[in-house]
Amino acid sequence: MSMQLTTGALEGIIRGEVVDKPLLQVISSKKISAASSADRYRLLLSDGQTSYSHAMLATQLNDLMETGEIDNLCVVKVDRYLCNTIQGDRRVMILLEVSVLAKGAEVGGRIGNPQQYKASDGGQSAPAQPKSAPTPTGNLSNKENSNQNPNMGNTASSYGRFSGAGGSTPQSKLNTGPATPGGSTRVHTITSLTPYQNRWRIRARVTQKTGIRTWSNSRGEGKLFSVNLLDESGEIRATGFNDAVDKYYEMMEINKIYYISRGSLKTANKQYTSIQNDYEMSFNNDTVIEPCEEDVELPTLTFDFVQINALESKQPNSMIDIIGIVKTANDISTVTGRQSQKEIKKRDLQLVDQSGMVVNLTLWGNEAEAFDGSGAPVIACKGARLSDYGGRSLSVLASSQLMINPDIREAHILRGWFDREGQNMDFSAYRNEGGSAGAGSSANYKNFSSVKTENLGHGEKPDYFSNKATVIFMKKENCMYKACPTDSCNKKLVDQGNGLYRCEKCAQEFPSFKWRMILQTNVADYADNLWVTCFQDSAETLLGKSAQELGDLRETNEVAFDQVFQEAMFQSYSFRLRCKVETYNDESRLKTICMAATPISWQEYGRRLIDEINKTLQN
DNA sequence: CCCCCCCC
Repeated sequence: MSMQLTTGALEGIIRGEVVDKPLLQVISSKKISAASSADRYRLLLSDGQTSYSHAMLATQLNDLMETGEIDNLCVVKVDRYLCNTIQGDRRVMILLEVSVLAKGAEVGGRIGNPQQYKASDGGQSAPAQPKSAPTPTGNLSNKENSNQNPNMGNTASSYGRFSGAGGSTPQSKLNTGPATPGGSTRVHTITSLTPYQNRWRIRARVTQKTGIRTWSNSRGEGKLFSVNLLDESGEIRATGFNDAVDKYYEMMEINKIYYISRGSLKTANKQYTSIQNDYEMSFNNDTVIEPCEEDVELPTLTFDFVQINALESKQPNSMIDIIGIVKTANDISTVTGRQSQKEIKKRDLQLVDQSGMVVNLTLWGNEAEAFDGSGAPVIACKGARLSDYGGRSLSVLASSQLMINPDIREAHILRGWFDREGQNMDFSAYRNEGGSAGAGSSANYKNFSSVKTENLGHGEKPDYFSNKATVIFMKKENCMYKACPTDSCNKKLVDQGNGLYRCEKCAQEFPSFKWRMILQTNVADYADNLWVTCFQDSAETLLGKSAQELGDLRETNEVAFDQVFQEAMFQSYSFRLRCKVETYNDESRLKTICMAATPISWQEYGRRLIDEINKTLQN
């Protein structure tokens, strides 16, 4: 049988070029057995000119080896592949989708006279150059014949599920597209981009695009938008500032494919993205972006999903990809932004997956309003923000990509699992603080020494944390005051000396008052101690008396009053604390407010210690 | 050059 291979394909692939569905011969294969994971098959491939042994079959295609579909000397069409760099500079080709066009017996021998691949000097040498444009094979009759040949009925068409090409004919021309003015015509992969090289051109799909946003800060002001770009090698985030917004915002559309050259690359700040790339791109004045008019196949979106039970091991405030079933959806509610003072709509969803855990995911604004949780839909979100609130919880940001019932493999698996068994399962939730089982409380435990080492309270916003701690001192002096009796006002009253008290805030005089507390308390854990301010509720908890009772005692029985403080000493609680540096008269100091002091749940505390021990053992 | 994304 006469078969023609895609001459030069292997050199191109190894160099990182995109070679569309090359026809290659499998000269031989080797099974690599591993005790801890699936077997893998290593292939010696040939394009008729070059042979290359650093090629692996993706494990999901192992059955092609095990059924003998791929055998020595067979010819395959590689519908999808990856080429990764490992251990410095070695390039490994991984075959992801393969159609067998002819079995080894039908081919009968090696095609051409392939020479073992040797790394050339960067592809600039004379003999390497012509090879960078593989010659078309155009041998279409083989495929048609093979489909009609009864002996080959189990070939290309049978493995159509591995191929995105459907019935298309094998096209083997290297698809370079239009040339960049003054640039190279070859297409680079996104993963090959670095800041250290500037002559490149990628062909990528826009998988996400933000709106135009403006900023204004001490460094200046401007506008920007971002896109996520994806090719078969990987993804990268790209941002256009100011002029680039005017130039490119309209033309770049989600799901469309573009040639892009001459962007600037810089190190990505992983804190702000779940995109798997060490770099990110910005469009500058030289950047050239052109729509790709050809019909090329590129993946549409990639996720790096984290199972719900694995969120615990992820860094709070990082960005992650999540997929789950919406087990329940809360009603929409409105909250007021702390600094913006704007009203914001939000909706909390409870997501579950096969890990048996549930986690809260918050939608905001329009997404919250539009969301319909009926029928327990699947939600996939790329780039959700992980928080340690309530143990672990998630928030959908403007930069996140939210998909409801996406047509992806993981979603179908989840759907099947949930409909079959998941809907009847009990799910464990991330843990709230100290025994209060309600949904509103939070964990993130820290000891008092980390208040200093982590510089808590030095940020724009206060830091909240929890700790089990013991009261070691309380300042009795000035621990309570006579406050305005009005329900909504706690302002300190001015004693008029005539039995009346004046509230400056309410601009009113009252014959009565209520006792309010501000109790400076020193609390200690195994690591350090900390002064915290306890207001009414937590002070009453620590002292075991109401402010009213205490006020009465102070006026009538000073010994009994002192006794209350004696008894409050060395008691332990679960504290919820809020740290913020405050500045008075040019003097800055850390102020810690007790949000709540609650009895310790020893069960909860024990579990937390076990977790910490386990984490310590893992390190 | 953004990186805010809110609340408990």
